[in-house]
Amino acid sequence: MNSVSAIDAFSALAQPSRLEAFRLLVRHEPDGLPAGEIARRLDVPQNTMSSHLAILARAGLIASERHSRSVIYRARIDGVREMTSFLVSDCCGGNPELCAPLVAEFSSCCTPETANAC
Amino acid sequence: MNSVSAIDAFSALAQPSRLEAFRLLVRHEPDGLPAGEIARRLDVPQNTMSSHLAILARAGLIASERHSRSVIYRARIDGVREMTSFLVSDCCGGNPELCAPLVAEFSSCCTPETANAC
DNA sequence: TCAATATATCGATTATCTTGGATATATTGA
DNA sequence: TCAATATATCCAAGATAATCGATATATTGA
Repeated sequence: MNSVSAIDAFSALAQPSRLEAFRLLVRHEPDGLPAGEIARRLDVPQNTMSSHLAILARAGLIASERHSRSVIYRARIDGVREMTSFLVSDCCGGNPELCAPLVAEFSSCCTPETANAC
Repeated sequence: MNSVSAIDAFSALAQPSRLEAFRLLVRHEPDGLPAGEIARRLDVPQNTMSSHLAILARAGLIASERHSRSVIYRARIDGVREMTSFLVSDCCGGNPELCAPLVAEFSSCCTPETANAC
């Protein structure tokens, strides 16, 4: 991750339809959803959503795989990790205690044992 | 955090000068830097940087405090946490194991014990 | 090969963002 | 109060992005 790809990722998420599409795909991990289904659920024209999905994919935030006539999109959680990590990287290196809130958030919310607490 | 404020945060970081300003402030936690110093270090005109800082502040990613003639800006790491948390929230609820990579990243990089490993 | 289905690309219009000169406001010391 | 310093706001030009109708491409079953 570098400045250019970070800009791509933040730009990709800085648009309502794309942000919601990404969050929809996050909720549908690990199965993903076909492009048309995403467009339908978010009530966005098919071609508009197709452009948006292409932007998310170029930014490394979603991945696509053709399944017969459909193209299935999936969220790339790793993309979020890379993006966030880039954002706070030197904070961690120099003053690790400052990132504690981030660790706390993901530790308490995302580990299987404590998931129902969030 | 909701869709609107998430869009504000992502938009704020989706611009080179603002992204670098934020990362500069992250590296200068917890002291912060005066507005003029940020502009100078990133080689951006003072008024342009002032607009950018205002956008980051409105997005909740930085905070300002006047110190005599200077305005000191500081990164709000919590802002990053809120933003990232919003992005993957329902993934955590439904399938917590999918967020494991995020937890792993921050746990291994940002805790005091393992900080030098990153 | 043809029709049906699913998705992607093209292109033009409209809207939004970025930039920085000029200028305003805020604070301090003399 | 005045000059110096630090930051913010205004505004207009240029650049960039969003939207969606029309159309192209890809895949399947008949």
